[in-house]
Amino acid sequence: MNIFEIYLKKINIILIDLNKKGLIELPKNKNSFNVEIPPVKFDSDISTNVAMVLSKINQKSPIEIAEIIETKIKDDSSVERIEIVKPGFINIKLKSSFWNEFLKNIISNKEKFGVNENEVKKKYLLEFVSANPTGPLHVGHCRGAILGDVISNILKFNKHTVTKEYYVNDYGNQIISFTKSVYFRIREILNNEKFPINKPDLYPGDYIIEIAKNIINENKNIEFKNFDEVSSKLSSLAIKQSLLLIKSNLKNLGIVHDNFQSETDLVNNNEVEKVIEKLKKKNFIYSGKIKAPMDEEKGNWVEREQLLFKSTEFGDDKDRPLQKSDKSWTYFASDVAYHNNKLSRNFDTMINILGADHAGYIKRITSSVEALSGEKNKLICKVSQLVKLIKDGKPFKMSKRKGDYITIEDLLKEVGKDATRFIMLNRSSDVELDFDFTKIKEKSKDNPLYYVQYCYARISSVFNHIGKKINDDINIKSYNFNFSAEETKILQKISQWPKCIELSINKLEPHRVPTYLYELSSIFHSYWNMGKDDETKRFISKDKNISDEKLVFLKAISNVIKTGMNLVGVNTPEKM
RNA sequence: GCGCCCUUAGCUCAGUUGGAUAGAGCAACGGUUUUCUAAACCGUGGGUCGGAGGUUCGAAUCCUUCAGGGCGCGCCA
Repeated sequence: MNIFEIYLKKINIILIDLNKKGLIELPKNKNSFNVEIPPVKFDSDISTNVAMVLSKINQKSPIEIAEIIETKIKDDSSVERIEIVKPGFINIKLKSSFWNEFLKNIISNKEKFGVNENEVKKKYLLEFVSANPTGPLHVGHCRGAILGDVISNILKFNKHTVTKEYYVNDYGNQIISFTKSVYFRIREILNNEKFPINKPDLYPGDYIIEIAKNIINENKNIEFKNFDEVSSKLSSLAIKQSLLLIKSNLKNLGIVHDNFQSETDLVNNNEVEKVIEKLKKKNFIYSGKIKAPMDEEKGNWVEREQLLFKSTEFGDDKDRPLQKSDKSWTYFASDVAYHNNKLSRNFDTMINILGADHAGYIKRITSSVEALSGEKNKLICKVSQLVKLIKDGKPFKMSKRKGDYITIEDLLKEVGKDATRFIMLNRSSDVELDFDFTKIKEKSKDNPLYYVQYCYARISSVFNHIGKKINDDINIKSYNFNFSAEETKILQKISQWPKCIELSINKLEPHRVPTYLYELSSIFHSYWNMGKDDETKRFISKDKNISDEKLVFLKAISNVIKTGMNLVGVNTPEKM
C-alpha cells in the first residue's frame, strides 16, 4: 500500500476531469507530477507539486491553479484539510480514519507490507563476486558480495525472479601461477623442497599450504614428480579446493549463489568461437591495431595486428582485443561468450556487480551485449567503490605480494556477519567506505546496527511484559484511534517504506534500506523515551495493560524493522 | 593525456529520482535513570552543498567548464 501512488492517481483523475470541463490545460508528459511528504512544520501528510508544474502551460499563477484543484480534492472522503502554500504546493492533511485504515492494512499484510504489487514481474540474472578462484575471498570482495546479495533479496521481495550467478575465471595465466604455487607447496610437503618464495608469479599465501595438504590427502595415487605431467589434473583439483573455500566464505557471509559458470567450460565448448562468428556476421569484428595507452613506456609497447571488437561504435574510447599473441582468448573474449550464454537463457534484465577497479571495463562489456542483443539496457553494471580499512584510527593497507591481506574469514571473526553486512551496505555504493574495525567492535552508539537492533529488542521486551511474543499475531477489535503528533510522525515514516523499496530497486541503491531503518528506529526511540517524562505515554500502564493503539504501533514498527533487516540479511535479536 | 566515480557542518555521511527555512551520527557544551532495556532520549552551537557560468516558476540534484581526491587505461582477470 503506497499512499503516494494512490494519491497521485487520485489527483490525475481530478486533473483529467478539470481538463474535460475546460478549466485547465494538461501537458502531454505528466512525469513531473509528484506526491510526497511535506516538511514537518506544515502539519500535513502529503503534498503535491502539480499546481506549479501546470502554471506555465495554463498561463496562471501556481496559487490560482492550486485553488481550482483544491475545490475538487476537498470532495475526497479521506481528506481532512487542504492548505495551499507559498510557491504553489498543495498540502493535504488526511483524516485519522485514513491512517486507521492504513494501520489495519499494515498489520494484516505483516512482512508483505512494502511489496510493490503493480510492478511488472521480471526475470533477472545477477552476477556478482566472480573473484578469481585462486584463494579465499578478502575484504575487497566483501562489499560487492553483500551489495549483490541484498539487491537480490529486494528484487525477490518484490516478487521478481532472480538467478544469482558466479563467473569462475578458471582459464588464463593466473590459474597457471596458482597451480604452480600449489605444486611447489606439495613438493615442499612431500619432498621437503623449499617453496621458491621469491618467484614473482607465485602465490605466497599460507592457504596454498592447506590446499596442498587437502589435495595430497585426497589423491594418494597421484605422483607429483613433473609439473607438466600433472598440471592439468592438479589445476582442476586446486580450483575445486579454492572454490570450496570461496563457497564457505560466502556461506558464512550469508550468501549462496544459484549457479557457478566456468570460463573453461565456455572455452572448451567453443562458445568463444561461436560468439565471434556471430559478431563477425554483424560486422562488429575486424583485424587491426590499437594505440598504446598514454602511461605505457614507449619501449615496452609492441604494436601488432589483432582481432578487435568495435566497442567504439557504442561509445567506448578504443576497440578491444579478443586474442592474445599466443592465439589464446583474452578475458574479454570469453566474457563476451559468457554474456552471449546469459542472453541465450532469456532474462529480462542482467545485472553485474563490479569492483571499482573494473569500472573501466563496463563500457566494452555493455557494448558487446548491445551488439549481440540489439538492446541498450539489457545489461546494467553497478560498481561498488573501495573499502578503506581503518584500525586504531589509521588506514590499514594490504599487500597482495606479501599475501597479508585480510580475508572475509578474518573480518567475520572480528566483527561478525551482521555488523559486516549492515556497515558495508550502509553507504551508497558510489562512495568509498570507511570500515573502522575498532568502532564496529565497540558496540557503541556509533554503530547503526545496534541502534536498529535495539529498537526491535525494546519492542520485544514490551511484548514479553504482557505475556506475548513479538511475532504473535494481534487481535484488534476496531481501528478507531486518534493519533498524537508523535504517532503521526511514525505513520508518515512507515508510509515511506514502499517508496524506499521502490527507489532501492529502480536505482539499485540498497543502502537506502539501512538508512531508512535507522531513521525509523530514531523516531521509535523518541517515542519510547516520551514515557520517561509522562507516565501516560508509556506502553504498559500501571495495571500491566497495553492499549490497542500502542500495541498496533509496536507491531507496525517491528514488522517493518523485521522485514528490512531480513532484506539486509541480519538478525533481529529479541534481547540485547 | 583519456575514461569512470567522488567533493554537503571540525570528522563520517543522508538527502524521497528538480521542490518549501539543506538533514543525521560522531566530536564540543548543557540536561534526563526510585518508572516498559540509558546500546536510549532532550537541548545548544556549527553550512557560500569544491569554484564559476547556464537551463526554469524553483538546482545540493540536470548541462558546460575549472580545481582537488580516488580507480582504471593491449597479450591481469
